Amino acid sequence: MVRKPATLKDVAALANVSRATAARALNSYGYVGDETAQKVQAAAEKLGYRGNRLAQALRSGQLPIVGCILGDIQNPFFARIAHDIEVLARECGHNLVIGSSEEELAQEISLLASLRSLSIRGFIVAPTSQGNNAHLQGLIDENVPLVLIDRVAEGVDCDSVVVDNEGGARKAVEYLIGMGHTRIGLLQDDMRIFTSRERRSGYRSALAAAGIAADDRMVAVSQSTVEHAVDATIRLFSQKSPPTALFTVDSLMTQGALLAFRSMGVSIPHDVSLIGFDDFNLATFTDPQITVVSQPVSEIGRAAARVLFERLAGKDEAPQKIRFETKLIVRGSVSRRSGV
Amino acid sequence: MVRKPATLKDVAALANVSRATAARALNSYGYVGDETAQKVQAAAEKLGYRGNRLAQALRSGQLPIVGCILGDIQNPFFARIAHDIEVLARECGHNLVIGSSEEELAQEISLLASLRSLSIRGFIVAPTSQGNNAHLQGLIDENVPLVLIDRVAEGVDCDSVVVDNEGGARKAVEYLIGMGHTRIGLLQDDMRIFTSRERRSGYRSALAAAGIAADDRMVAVSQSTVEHAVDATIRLFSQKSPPTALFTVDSLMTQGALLAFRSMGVSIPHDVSLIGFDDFNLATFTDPQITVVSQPVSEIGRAAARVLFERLAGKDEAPQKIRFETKLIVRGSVSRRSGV
DNA sequence: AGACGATGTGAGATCGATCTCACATATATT
DNA sequence: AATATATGTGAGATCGATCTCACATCGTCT
Repeated sequence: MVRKPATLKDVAALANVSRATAARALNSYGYVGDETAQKVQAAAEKLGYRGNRLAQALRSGQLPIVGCILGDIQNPFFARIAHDIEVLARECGHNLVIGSSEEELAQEISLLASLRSLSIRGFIVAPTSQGNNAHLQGLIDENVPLVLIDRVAEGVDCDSVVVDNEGGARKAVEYLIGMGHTRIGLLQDDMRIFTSRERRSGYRSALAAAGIAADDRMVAVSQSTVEHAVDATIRLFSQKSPPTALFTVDSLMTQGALLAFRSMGVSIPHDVSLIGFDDFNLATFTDPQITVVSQPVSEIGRAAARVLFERLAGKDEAPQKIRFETKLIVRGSVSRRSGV
Repeated sequence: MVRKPATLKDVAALANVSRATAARALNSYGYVGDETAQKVQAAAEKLGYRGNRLAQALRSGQLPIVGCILGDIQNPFFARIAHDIEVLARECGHNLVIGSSEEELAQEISLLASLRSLSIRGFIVAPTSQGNNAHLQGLIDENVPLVLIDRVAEGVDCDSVVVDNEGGARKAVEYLIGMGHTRIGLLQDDMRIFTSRERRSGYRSALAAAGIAADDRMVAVSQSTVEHAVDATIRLFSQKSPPTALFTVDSLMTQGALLAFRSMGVSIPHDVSLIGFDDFNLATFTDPQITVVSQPVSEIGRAAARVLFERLAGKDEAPQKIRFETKLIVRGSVSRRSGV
């Protein structure tokens, strides 16, 4: 047997009142007689009336859903953020739609278009691309709240939550330099990605400050997956004079580097020192434990959601640009290098 | 400047036709003159008309969204599943709403109610509870497609995708027994959870088949988080005659056990053998690598989504009960025990 | 007594897209 | 020439909830 969900009309009919009166009773606005209100409540109860959020949304123009477009939910960094956003959204009576851009601009654009046609109230996006942000600008033009996370997009003036990528990377590389390293490798992500660029810039400025010449042979570019990072690391360390230390720009790549070193029989920190951006669960499982620059992952999603809901509540001030600090966590994967 | 999205009415006005004709031209049904169709297309293009899926959904009664209620997106097992579902949903022109029950029945119920009032087309749920499934039965009564994953719910007759938990657990414990272990510990999750019960049952039947008496002191119950698992493991191994081998029922608990052993100075596999249910990325990062019973994680989400979309396409056959096999992956965390 | 405000209710419009139906024309068939 | 049939188009209903407005019916105050 297929029951249809009860509508307001059904409730009104059962309570012997008009739809208007039923609506007043259920949403408590306007004048309603006590007795009438009771009748309506009882009828609603009896029919299991739940209201149709779709119809409400059509009328009000907005669905109580926020959209979230991330690079990849499987990346623990984004998973954590998604979780935090979901919790906060629920507290605010909203649901969360999740989409994964898989770091493809085209995918990001099409997802956004698809979600916009749902009259979703606001978005949290980790933009794939630096330029080409007409789709994001479009949101702003139509006054749809948008919060960027992890990355900012050029020319798009809106709220954002990021970390100090450049400073974090610099801290990491300065630490390596302080430990006597001069041939410092960089394993970085696709240059389209904001964090990758910023972290590389921190790497370079630390080298420059120490008077170490930049050397392209010390830099490997890979996609942000464990598998690609393994290959890139092997390539980087198969040169005749390989780096003595490696800085990796995210946790998946750090893990890839670890696997690569193991397969090459390279011992950490004896043969090579390693330091990664973004802490990860199992950084303390390895022997030695991995030294990392950690970012406050648990803050990012919450901050973004908080800002978004402030906007939804009508806050109309200049965009907030939140930027969290990073922290160097020294463990055991970096060794002092004396002379060459 | 705040632009409003263009409506069909706007397009019709610009093209100098009625709304009905505009709709026909854009959705290509019924008779439309060639010239008229062109005009409408051009007008739609010019206004950037995108259609309002909310209005369409109100009329058709269904929003092109599928809902997904999982235990926790942060668990890599669920993250993987969510990702696979999202990809398949997108291919089918649907979006994905994600909710986390946090293993609380009340949360699961309220989330489901909230999503149902959105007229969402179908659901994929990992049910928290065994009994008390009126909320799930309610979906079936109203003919809303439902696919259960990872767990089944008593008395709810619908599609499901699970793995052979009992068989997998038995394989693991039989392997330990074959390696000469008799004092085999079990680190398990909350008994409310289906997989936890099934895996314990496999553990017990393997012991029974080998004539080993069940011993409650060999069993520790914990929540499925790394932190709780650490504590539970420490308790379990602080007894005067602790187990010589441990079977953990999920990957987070395996990781917790690893950390606990490290902090207790217990060496694997020399002092204690370890085998976990569910493979995880970093099982091969440790030394030794961890022996596990793996489940085909990449199949589960895809299978569930495929079944769901078949239902949405109108398939009306008996519920499919898909059950994947597990595989014992022998690595280095179990050692042979000769005598006691 | 007449007027005014407070209280309670229902009819109907609205949100945007779609679909049925009726009404046109044009072409084909007997 | 008369009737079918094909082809185009628009008016209006519909989905469900909400809101405005008009219309009641009270009581209260001058």
